[in-house]
Amino acid sequence: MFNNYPDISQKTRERVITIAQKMGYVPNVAARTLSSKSMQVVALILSDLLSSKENSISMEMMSGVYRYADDHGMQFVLYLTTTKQQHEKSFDQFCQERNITGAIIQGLKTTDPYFEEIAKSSVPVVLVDLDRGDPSIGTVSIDNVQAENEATQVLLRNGVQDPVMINGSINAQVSIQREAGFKLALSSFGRTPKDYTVQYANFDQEIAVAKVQRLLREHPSVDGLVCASDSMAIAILEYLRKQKIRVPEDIQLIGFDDLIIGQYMTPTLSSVEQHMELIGQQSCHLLNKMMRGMKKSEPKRIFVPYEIMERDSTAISKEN
Amino acid sequence: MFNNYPDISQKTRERVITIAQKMGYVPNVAARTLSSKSMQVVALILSDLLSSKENSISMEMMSGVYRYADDHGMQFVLYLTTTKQQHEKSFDQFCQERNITGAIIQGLKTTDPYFEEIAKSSVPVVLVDLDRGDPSIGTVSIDNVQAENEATQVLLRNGVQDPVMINGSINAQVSIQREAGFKLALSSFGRTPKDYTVQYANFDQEIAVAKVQRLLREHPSVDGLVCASDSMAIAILEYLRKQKIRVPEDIQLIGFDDLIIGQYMTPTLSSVEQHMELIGQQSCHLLNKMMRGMKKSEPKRIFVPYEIMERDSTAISKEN
DNA sequence: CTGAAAGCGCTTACAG
DNA sequence: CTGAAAGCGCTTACAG
Repeated sequence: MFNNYPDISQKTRERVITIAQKMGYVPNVAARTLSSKSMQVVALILSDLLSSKENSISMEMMSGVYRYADDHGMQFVLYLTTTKQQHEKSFDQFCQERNITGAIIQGLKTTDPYFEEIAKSSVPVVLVDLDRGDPSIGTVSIDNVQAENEATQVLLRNGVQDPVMINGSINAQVSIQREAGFKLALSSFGRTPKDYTVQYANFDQEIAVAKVQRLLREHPSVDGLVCASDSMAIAILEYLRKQKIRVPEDIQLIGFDDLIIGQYMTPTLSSVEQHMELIGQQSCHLLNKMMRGMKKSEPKRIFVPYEIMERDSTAISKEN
Repeated sequence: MFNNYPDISQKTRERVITIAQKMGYVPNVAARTLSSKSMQVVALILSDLLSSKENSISMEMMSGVYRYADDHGMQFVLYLTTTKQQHEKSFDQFCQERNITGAIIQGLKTTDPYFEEIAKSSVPVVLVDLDRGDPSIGTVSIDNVQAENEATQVLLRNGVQDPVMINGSINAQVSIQREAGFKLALSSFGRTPKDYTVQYANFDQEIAVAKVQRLLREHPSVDGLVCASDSMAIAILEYLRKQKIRVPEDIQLIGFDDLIIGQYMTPTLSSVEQHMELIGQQSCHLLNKMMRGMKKSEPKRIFVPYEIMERDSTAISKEN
């Protein structure tokens, strides 16, 4: 009745609608999704959000998804999940009980149950920051390889001789990608990695500082640090300052994510900016297309632009 | 059937349950909420979130609500709303179409349509950071008056002679409360506010800096700033550094919110810490009690603890 | 162009 | 203790 049937007299329609409005009628969502099998419900699923500290990142992404969904008449719902909950209930069950017809998932790990389950599911899925290499799954992220490559090149162009990467976890896909980019940059400058050239700190501030402490003691030649996250870079910057090690004169430093904090540090922190809101928006756009049935040939792998932010922590050239 | 009826034989129950599990049965939420009028759906409604920059604050609060709801078998849903959307659909309509049986609302302004509508609604509401003074509405926040009172006293005890408050907006309730606390502190130290003693900067960094710039030019005696938000305080701290005005030697500075950034500034920023996750948790706890029918006598106004964080920006005593 | 019926997947009395 | 019916508020064919 309300759902735009073409064969209704204008008068009747208008009369009903005005009266309905006057009485404050609103259709009930539960009833509607129950009866109508055509309703599209898009879920943004944040995995293990609660344990993470980088809240603002997810929030920006959420804004992007929400805005797009709202503008395109898609019903949008947010869910939080954890690895534990994923073990209790399968992805399909999760979607089934909530009438989810499409999902954007962020924060998923390759070891999470959903990682395998989404491949077999009939629910279209867009993964953020994680590439399953599956043509049926959408993937949205920046090009982490290229981004870290460029970030590293900033240091190398500035004359850094012995750069070290403070990476996240060897199990995290973004870490693997960023490490690949880092090594690509080294090789394009004809450098060979040493045995200490990549350090894993699991995105943890304390571990990162400890690694750097030891690194500088054992290898005083190190004069550049490429960090896989701003969070680690910030802690390291603090540590270096306390140690009276000058940045960028003694050591150049670049992070990843471009948290606002970086711009308030002394010196200001160079970084790689990800536009999370755009990532959210693009994810929803891709999902929308997938739900409407994309052509097989259309790419489901989307790279969102990033930006290298050069600031004071890399503002020096060692050679002239 | 599944809903714990007492009069079912153990065997039958177990048999059915195991088979159901084996087949991966999950009850559909839409159908359940439709048929069962007893289901409790708690909504966390964030108003005008998208326009705000302080994302991480809401995210922490969300964690608190989510955890509590999850632990207490309440179904939790997140919604975002804006002033504009509130004009299009009333609070009751919003709740009705989503079967919302209880709501926690954050970010609401006194001028928003919902502000009046919640009073007449039959849906129990908990307001975060906003006191409607209505005994039927729950309210959860820190004691802003007392918190700013204490924050101001930090400066006064340190010997600040001419403190100025950089406040938010005269329309924001928290601003009014914090201003009251600020003035309380002055009076308890026998000080009388001057005409320039309170400046409104609408929580905007640029306005805040402009106000401070003019203030210091016209009133060089000012030696202390009490900021209603860390966001403004951080911008001011940056400005002062560029002007070579020493903090805390020339001017002492304290913020509000205790954003992580403050701890990375030079000097580190004193502030008032709000435990947003606890606020979220307490909100959900209060709402839960309200939905189960509280006694009239029980207080619906909850003050959550806060903490004064004294750091380098107030680390000096001018008199001995 | 309009009205009345069937059905979405559950829960809740109600009769056996 | 168990089964069958009614109803939650909608949408969707289907007959008029």
